Amino acid sequence: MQSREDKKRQTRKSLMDAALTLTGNGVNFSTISLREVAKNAGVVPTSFYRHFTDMEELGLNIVDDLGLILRKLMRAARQKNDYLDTLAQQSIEVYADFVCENMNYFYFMAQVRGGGTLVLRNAIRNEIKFIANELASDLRPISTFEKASDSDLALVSLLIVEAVFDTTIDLLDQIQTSPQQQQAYVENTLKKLRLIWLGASAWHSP
Amino acid sequence: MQSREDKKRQTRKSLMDAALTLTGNGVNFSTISLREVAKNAGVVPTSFYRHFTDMEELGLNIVDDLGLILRKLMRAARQKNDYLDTLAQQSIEVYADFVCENMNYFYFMAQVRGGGTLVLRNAIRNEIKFIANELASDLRPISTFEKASDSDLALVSLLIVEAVFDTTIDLLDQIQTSPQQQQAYVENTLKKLRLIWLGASAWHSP
DNA sequence: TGTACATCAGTGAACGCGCGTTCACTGATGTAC
DNA sequence: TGTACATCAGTGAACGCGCGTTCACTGATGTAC
Repeated sequence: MQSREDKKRQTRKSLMDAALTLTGNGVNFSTISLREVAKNAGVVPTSFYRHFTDMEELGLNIVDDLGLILRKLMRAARQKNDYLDTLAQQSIEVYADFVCENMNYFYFMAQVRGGGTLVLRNAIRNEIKFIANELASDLRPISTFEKASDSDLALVSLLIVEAVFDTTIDLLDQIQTSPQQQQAYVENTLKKLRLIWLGASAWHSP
Repeated sequence: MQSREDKKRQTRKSLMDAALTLTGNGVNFSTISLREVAKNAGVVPTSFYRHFTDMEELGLNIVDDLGLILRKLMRAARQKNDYLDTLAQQSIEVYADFVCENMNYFYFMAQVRGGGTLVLRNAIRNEIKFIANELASDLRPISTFEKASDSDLALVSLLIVEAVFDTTIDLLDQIQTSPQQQQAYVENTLKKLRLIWLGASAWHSP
């Protein structure tokens, strides 16, 4: 027997999943109605208010959830590797696989990054910065960056995270058309990252 | 006296301007109703159909218009400069000024890049590629890139255009909060571009 | 353990509103003679 | 140049529909004794 609390948590998850399924089906998050979410979650519209005040609050919870998962995933991927190039390749492959298995989340993120409310946009910006900071920490011990200042390393990390995150919509649209395009995305993005840290290692030399 | 054709063109422009004004006011393009656009343009809802079949077609026309203006602007900015660093600085300053003076257009672009219909997303992707190709042509004669292959130069150009375009939403939100942040964006982005071409120039050397 | 009461997640009817689209129309502009 | 007709951008009424939100409610779960 489930406790009342368990059941509530389950309904809450159903509501968030319903919203994500709809965004994954090509519906823009900002056009999704509270009633549609409730219907897809199998509850009556008024139940929605027992969990969220409005769709923005539901969206914020999605950003938080994915942010947490993503940070854990990427840190774990990096800690298995010592060399920069294999670290980067592994990281992008892990990321691309995760995107393909969780497309709904990333369609949501792509939509909200530029098109959510200001509150939602800021929430995503914070996640990007958070992830970039953690990347900077992990890059710090690597010899390529031993001469880099903290602010330069922060810039490199931000550029890397943005280069990956802000083009994820391209990966999503490509794999919808032809799933084998995933590898092309990985290779192309890896080249971009190589360019960036080559630049970083040349940063303070003639 | 205006011809019938002139009047029609004027109404068409009013409809597009109305949609842009609404996106600039923080309303997501995909939630904007045909009726709201017509109302703001000063015509009756049914008049909309004399110009566009639906909101997506109106959106495509906005992408086309801005794309054309932007390409001209950026090419012109680059052709005044011979040295890479001043070229980059001038280009970003010109771009940032243009963004600030045409915020509605860029809120629209930021929204639609990740959150429009597939047709609209593809239209924007094409504009990004188009602009990157033109940048590659202009960078080709510069000594830094004389040893670069065409595909490497294309990658560098794409990375540069994406690094600027996909973070424009950050510039927009920053200047809404405090307008003097424009210069900070220019400096930060310029550093990113320096990193990228430093990487490019080191690309085929040890 | 059993009983009496409190809590609160989910229900279902009701409301007023703006939506996209249809249709027959008006009347100024354009064209043919 | 003047007249008679065609074109077509914009009008305004009407439609059925899904929306967010309110309200009083139900009945299973939780708690106090």
